Amino acid sequence: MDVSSTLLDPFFRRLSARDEISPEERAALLAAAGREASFSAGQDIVRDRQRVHQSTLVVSGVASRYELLSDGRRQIVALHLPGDFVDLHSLLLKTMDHGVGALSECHVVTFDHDALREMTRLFPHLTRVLWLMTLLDAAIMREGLVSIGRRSALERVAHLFCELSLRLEVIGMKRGSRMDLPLTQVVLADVLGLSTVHINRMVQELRGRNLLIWEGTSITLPDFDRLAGLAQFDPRYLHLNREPR
Amino acid sequence: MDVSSTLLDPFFRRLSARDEISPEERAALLAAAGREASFSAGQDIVRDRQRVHQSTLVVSGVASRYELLSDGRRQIVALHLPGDFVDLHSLLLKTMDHGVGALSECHVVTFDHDALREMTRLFPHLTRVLWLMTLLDAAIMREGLVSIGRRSALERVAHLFCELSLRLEVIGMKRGSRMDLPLTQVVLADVLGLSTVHINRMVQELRGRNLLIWEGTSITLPDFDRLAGLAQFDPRYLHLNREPR
DNA sequence: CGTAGACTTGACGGCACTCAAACAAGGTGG
DNA sequence: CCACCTTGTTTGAGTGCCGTCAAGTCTACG
Repeated sequence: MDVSSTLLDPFFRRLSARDEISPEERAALLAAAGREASFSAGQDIVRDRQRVHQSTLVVSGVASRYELLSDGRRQIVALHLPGDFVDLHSLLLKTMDHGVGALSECHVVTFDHDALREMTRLFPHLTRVLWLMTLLDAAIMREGLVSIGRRSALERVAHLFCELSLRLEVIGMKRGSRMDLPLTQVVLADVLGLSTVHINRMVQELRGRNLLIWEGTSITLPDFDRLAGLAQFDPRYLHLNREPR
Repeated sequence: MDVSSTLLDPFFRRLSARDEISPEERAALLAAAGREASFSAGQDIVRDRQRVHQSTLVVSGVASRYELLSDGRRQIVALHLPGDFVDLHSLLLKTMDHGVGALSECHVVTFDHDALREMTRLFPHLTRVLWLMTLLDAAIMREGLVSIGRRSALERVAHLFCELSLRLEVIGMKRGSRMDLPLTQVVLADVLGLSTVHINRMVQELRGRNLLIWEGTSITLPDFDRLAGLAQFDPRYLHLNREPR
């Protein structure tokens, strides 16, 4: 109930990149913030089939939303960076139809659904902005669908790195052409619908073309424009323009 | 402004399957309804990059949302049946990041964004229900992502037919195990990220196993349970339960 | 120092793609 | 009424992208 304002900084940056947020609205969001919590890498933040009564905002770390098929196949349907709600949709869907896991140590803040629902009564514009956040998630998924459906493996990998680069930039977590992300090739494979082995080959291909430097958690894109060209990356779907919503 | 109530019937059925809609809310929706319009098969209903000032609800026919890559590859990211908004998200995204086309003759009703935005001021619960509709779109896309990413071609085709069957049932357009849909194998291919040739082979495989009868627009699923088993179809993601949202 | 997790490499195989052609059905115009 | 065209479906042959299997390397960590 008295979450430090700086915790929500990445979140406010995400919002402010799309619309103006009034001081009253900021205050309302801060007031609605509930408990802080931490999850270590590999832990589940929300489980599939779970009935949820609060939504979780990532403060630091990276989380993934995923689905499992009965024979072990896994598809990651979203990657979530600081400032992202991992399950804002559960406010209305009530029951999870997929799981959410921490890919790295994750610090989060939760928002009780009661408080959020009350906000939809008192702050119509803020409601629309929260709605917008779920629409951005959907837009990103849409582009992921296009990638997996119609882009080659190499294009998919390139496209994903372009997207992550812009998303990190919005929340002020890009340093020049460098970014810090706790990704593994297994995770990439499950995001992009490929095998680990093939992800490895594509990563090497990008390295060979001097389009990617990736050592541990440090990722550098030396020539974003060429990478974007290769991927047919068009950032319109991120809707990075501030206007009344 | 005086749209016949029956036009919105499939829409109200979709809503009522998830929550109770009060008479006042129904009236508000009817009052917000704008012009009727028709599109013939193949026509664009909304164009990519377009700035939109109203949202379009399908009354009859089937529409698709799609993205094109520069070299002609197409990915359909959603199929829309009667009662679906094809671009409710444009209320907040403002600009289209993909196109919407009519797959068959489509009759639609439009809702001005001004009217919808006003509704978000006056009817918080109705706002949440509309929000929910966009979340259902996202849930369906999520499952599409899992299909394309991790399911085999045969499983994908089976899964899609299972989904369409349930969605048609909700709006009262299923007759026993039979349904009427203006789909072609080219469309299926672009929905499922496959080639037409391979779609054809999978359709024949399903026919051979007596799981699918498909002649023109008439589609019958003689053994839904076996088809669902093959596809690992789990309808939870459609959130077909009526509860307060 | 041993083990676990992540990355890398090679050989092989198969699912799905491309190319190409034929067939069916419905619509159109001469 | 019948050529003719268009759209959709079907089939076959050949290919290739990507998956599977298997092993080996490297680093971090207990």
